[in-house]
Amino acid sequence: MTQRPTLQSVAKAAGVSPMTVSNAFNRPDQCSAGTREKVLKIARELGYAGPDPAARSLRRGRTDTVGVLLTERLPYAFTDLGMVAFLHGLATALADAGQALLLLPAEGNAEHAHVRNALVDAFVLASLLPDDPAVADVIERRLPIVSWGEPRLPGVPRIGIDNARAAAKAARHLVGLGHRRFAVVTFGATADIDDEHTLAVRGVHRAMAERVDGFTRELRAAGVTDVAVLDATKNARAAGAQAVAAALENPEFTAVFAVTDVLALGVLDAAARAAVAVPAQLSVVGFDDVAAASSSVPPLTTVSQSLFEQGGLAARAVLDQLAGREPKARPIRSELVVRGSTSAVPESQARRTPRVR
Amino acid sequence: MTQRPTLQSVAKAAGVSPMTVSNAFNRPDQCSAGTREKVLKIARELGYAGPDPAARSLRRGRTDTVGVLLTERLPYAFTDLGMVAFLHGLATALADAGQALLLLPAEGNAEHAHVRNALVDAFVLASLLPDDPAVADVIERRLPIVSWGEPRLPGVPRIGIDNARAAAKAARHLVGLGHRRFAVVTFGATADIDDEHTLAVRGVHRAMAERVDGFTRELRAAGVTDVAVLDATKNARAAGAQAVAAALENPEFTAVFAVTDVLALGVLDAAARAAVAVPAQLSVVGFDDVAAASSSVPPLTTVSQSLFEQGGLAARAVLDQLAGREPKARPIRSELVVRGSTSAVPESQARRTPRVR
DNA sequence: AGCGCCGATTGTAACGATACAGCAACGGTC
DNA sequence: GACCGTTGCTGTATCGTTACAATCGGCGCT
Repeated sequence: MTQRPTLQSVAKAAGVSPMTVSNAFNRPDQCSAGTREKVLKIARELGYAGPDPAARSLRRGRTDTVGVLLTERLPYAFTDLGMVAFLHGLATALADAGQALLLLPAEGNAEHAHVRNALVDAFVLASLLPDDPAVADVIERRLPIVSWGEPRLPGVPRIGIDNARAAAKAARHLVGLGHRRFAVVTFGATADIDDEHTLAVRGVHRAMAERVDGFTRELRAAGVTDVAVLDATKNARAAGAQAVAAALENPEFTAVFAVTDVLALGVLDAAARAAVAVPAQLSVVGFDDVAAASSSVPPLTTVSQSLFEQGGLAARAVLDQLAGREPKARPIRSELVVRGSTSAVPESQARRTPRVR
Repeated sequence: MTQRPTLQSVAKAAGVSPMTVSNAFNRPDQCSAGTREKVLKIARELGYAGPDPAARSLRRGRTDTVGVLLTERLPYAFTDLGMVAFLHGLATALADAGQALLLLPAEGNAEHAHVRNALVDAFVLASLLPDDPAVADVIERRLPIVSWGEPRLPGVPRIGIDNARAAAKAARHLVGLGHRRFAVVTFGATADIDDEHTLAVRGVHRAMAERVDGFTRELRAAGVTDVAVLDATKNARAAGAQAVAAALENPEFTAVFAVTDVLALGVLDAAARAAVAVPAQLSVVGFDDVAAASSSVPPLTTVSQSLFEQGGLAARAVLDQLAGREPKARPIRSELVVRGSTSAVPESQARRTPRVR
């Protein structure tokens, strides 16, 4: 078996210096077309695979790669449509800047080494637990960091919306439609630590709590206190359906706010099953505005937080830091997108619950 | 500004050899607890971030990372639920083996360098065009390769189902239910090359053509030739709806086979809009069995090809090659999952189209 | 002819770790 | 007490590039 040829060996075979070979591969303009072609031809003949990226990275001191640390177990990340949208935006913006994206599981099983060995120039933390050991590992690497949602670390730019304020918009919308009796569907609120899935959930828990808070606070400001909180076991469509199924038998509310589109879609499923018409009998509002929200039946009214755009912003914050620029904090808009799952409170219901003055 | 400390400098400060520092970080068992702690303490004091991954990779000759090359423009990859499911399986299996996953756009804009510089030990090609220039770049790297779906390269293990045979199962199912007049919804069949999106599409085109072929061939074997082929502009829910919308005004068929779940969901949307009851008036079959297929209304009957599992198989094929083992080809099952979107042909329709004998 | 300049090319010294072989000290065994 | 296997540590060579400064022709200008 022959040794894998190196840049040196190509140089020798071509009768030029190693630098010329390097130039031929990396800087066509620094090199006459003639020698360049000659070098490339010899390289091909020797079966040279091109400059070794590891050696190049060592020498240049950078990898042109950004690592993104995903919640605990990778599975969860891909199951979550919101996360996928964020990654989509992140990957796109990074690709345009010539950076590749390395997916890192925030382990939970391996020997703790993934973050330590990651060939990256910077990290993006995507909805992690503040006390996840992987976060400590990342900090130890002393590379630029950007955090999305959680955790909030001093000196680390964070991309994320004001969950409470955004949820309040949903409340205003529903109150404006005349609703006075509500249910909120959240998840992970009552979760235990010993469940494996729960660990992944805890990282996003804070955001969910903020949404519930913002929603109920706004209701209270409008004089409404009739809010039932339903806790789903996890952020999944079926779990959302399950959470409201019982309550839909004999609904004590005319509107539901789900802290996640995925949950809201589950609520739609449950309503369909229970023959509760949406929005005629029940209004439903979600949160995130994932792609599936616009094609559900009926299309979901939801709080849009432009996850794709947030991925792009995270990318820019990373690139700013890599370029030595101060990452400038741009506010992230969130807005209510009114579609077909909400309407004015039904007449019969309105009579049963007189307006507050 | 101080220089970033190196392993050497830590060794000097601790009064030990560099190897001892290396051992302290990487091989706790090769090192007495005492010295280990001393070394780590000094490292912390100096602000040492741990062994440099680039240097380590150069020396060890591996990166513990697998690169996955995605269709043309990254955006498409994340929009495609099937692709996400595959990546999910791939990432999970690789993570369990201690490998990270590097996402590489098969560019289309950048200066051609992404693949060349990728810090990886192997590549996975995910539904690429056989003539994508990036494929040539990958081959040039002379690293282990696994291909998913397309392209088919000599000597490269390929993960993928037999699309024609799988689609035939859908045909058999529908014929068995008494259907005799069909529509097939596909995409990209008539696409032009000058559209940017189309380029991405062409890579999966072959698979789609195989599905259409397998479906119609099976029908013909059953003596059925009444098949309308509808071409969607792209693999998206809305496009699927649009493709059948006109035909649903006055349907000439009782069953629709969509080459993709995403398209099939669009067909469901269109049917709902046109007040065509599924499955009472129209049966719909999809392909892929993405997560959304089981929670649609009605739940979609579809050809399941366990994309998640295929990701795992791709990972195993990669790991086999990295370990010097011959990757063993395992057959990938595809099976029809009958859910709620198909039923026997409606009586009125059955009369209109007498059975072939 | 002499001068300065520019683009192409070269030589050498890192970049920061780990593999490998070797060595000293230490107990336990006969 | 000689022998031997472990354990814990050390020295050095090397992984394959690229940065940097220096060099070398050739060519247009004066």
